[in-house]
Amino acid sequence: MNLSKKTYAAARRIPPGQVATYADLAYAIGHPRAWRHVGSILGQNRDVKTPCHRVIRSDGRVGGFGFPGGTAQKIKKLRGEGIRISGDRIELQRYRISSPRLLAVRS
DNA sequence: CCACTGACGCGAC
DNA sequence: CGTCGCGCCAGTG
Repeated sequence: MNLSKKTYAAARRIPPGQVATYADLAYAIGHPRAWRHVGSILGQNRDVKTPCHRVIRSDGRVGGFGFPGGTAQKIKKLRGEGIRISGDRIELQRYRISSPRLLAVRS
């Protein structure tokens, strides 16, 4: 299982109405310093079943979105799950998963 | 094999 | 508060 698949698997574990940061995902897949690459991986995702819109920046900003519509569409989907967003900012302490361990993928 | 390259993070200022 | 600059690292060509 390569990093890409692990990353997608971890993303699929994020519950609706909650978010995780790119760094959280990196931690979950066992590469805590590879957050930069996690972004690249999600950028390659073309599988609509993977809820990659729930992955945001650790500064509380929404970040990018590779599907048509870009960031605007990402915000739309998040709002559709009940997440409040002002501008492109999210209240991290309110919606972020309690622990990235919850997303951990074994081997 | 080598050199980019990102849906990023964080400290400085 | 905001912006800038440098570091990050696995995949891709």
